Amino acid sequence: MKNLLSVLKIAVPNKIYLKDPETSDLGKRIVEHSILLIHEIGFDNFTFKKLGLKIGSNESSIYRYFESKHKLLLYLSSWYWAWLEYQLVIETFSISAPKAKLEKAIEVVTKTIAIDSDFSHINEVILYKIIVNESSKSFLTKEVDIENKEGYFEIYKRLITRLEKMILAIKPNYLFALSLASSILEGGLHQNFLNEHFPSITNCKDGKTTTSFFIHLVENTLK
Amino acid sequence: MKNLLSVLKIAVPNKIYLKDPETSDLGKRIVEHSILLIHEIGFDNFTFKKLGLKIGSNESSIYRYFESKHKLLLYLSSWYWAWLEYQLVIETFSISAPKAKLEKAIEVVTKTIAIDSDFSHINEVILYKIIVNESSKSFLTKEVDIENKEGYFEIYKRLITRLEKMILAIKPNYLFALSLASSILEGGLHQNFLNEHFPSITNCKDGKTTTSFFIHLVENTLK
DNA sequence: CTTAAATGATAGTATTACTATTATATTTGC
DNA sequence: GCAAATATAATAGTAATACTATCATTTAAG
Repeated sequence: MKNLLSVLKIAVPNKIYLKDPETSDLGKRIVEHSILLIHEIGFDNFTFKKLGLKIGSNESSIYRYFESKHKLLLYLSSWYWAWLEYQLVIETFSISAPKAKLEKAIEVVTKTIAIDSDFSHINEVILYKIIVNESSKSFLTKEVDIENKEGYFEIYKRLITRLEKMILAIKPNYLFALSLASSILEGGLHQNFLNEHFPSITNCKDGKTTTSFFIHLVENTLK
Repeated sequence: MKNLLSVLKIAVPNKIYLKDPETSDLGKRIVEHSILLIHEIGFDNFTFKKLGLKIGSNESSIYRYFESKHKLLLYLSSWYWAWLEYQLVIETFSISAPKAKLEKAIEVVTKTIAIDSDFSHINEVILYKIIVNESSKSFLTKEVDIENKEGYFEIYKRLITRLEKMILAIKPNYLFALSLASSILEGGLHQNFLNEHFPSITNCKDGKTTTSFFIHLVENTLK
């Protein structure tokens, strides 16, 4: 199933980049190693200069692909959401029972990614860690409203409306399907963040998974 | 009730600041106007130089109170959580029925702050907006684990364990009381963020409040 | 094999996030 | 009321950041 991606390409809104990094070797190396470097030193300490050094390329060349490191983070986030959307669709496609479908969906979006599907230069395990630790910074800015209008968050929002539909399939008159969907997605990341940095304020550890927390939560809410 | 604060002082972990801003006029002006300026231009664009200009003081003087703008954000966040904890305690203190108690607690921690209690130089309405839009940046850093060990997040964590206790008072065998508590707190902020910037992926708008979403969610989960 | 496109190298700029030093107010303790 | 201590202000300086601009070189495409 997953190797479908060998013929498919993860599509990121093209306004995010100046030049599509998928179209060249350098572009791919930029994306590949930016993930590793951001994971290593954190997004705040990450610079194009350091990345250039790491990939044996030039700062100015990287700027030809992304106009800023913020845009690069938007790219990585969008790529992840697109990848997750793809996982969500193939994993739930054949399930027709609404409850089982939503359950699978929750599993897909809340589980910690631990296996690199390895179909590309992108390491999804490390990327997932960046999403947990850094992705909020892509929208916690003064420019968020402008960038939202420009369509930079389309995939993320579409993912949430997909979840919404699955929720409404179970309980059509539920008034908070969107809020529940967005809570599952962001909340899932947050619980995994807590597990990593603030284990004293989460139960999602020691065998009790974030997924089981949300499945229980959602099941009861939609009863 | 609220004017109790005229004799009480909001206590922030003292490692956060170099010199307690509550002990001087300049310190108070720093805190007061940092809130206004961060709200105005965003935390990323905020600098001590700009703040100095705004309060007619000098950059170097501000550095005597806070060693970095990051520490200032930690201070503001801690102050807010301490303030919220106080609200939580006084508002729920006299309620003995567990369900009503938790319901009130959810209301306190998820409602959008719209009235400045006006007992100090701190504008809680604006501060709340900063918490919604910027506070995650206080822990989304590479230094989070060190700073956590230093105790910078104590109040936040205590708030969550307070909620946890109220949850367990209703359902003692519930396995995810901490996760539910942290989800209420962060989720509440997030829904209010969405309401402001991504209204298409939340239902917490048009009269339907974040509070009612979470009360419904929690009530069903603990049934 | 020419030309265009991609990449690299170098330099430069304004700003940031500070530190250090010295000068000037202001407060307080006697 | 005054000296000493403390707080604040002013100025300068630094390394790094987040870029932009220009020009040279390499590579790829027709």
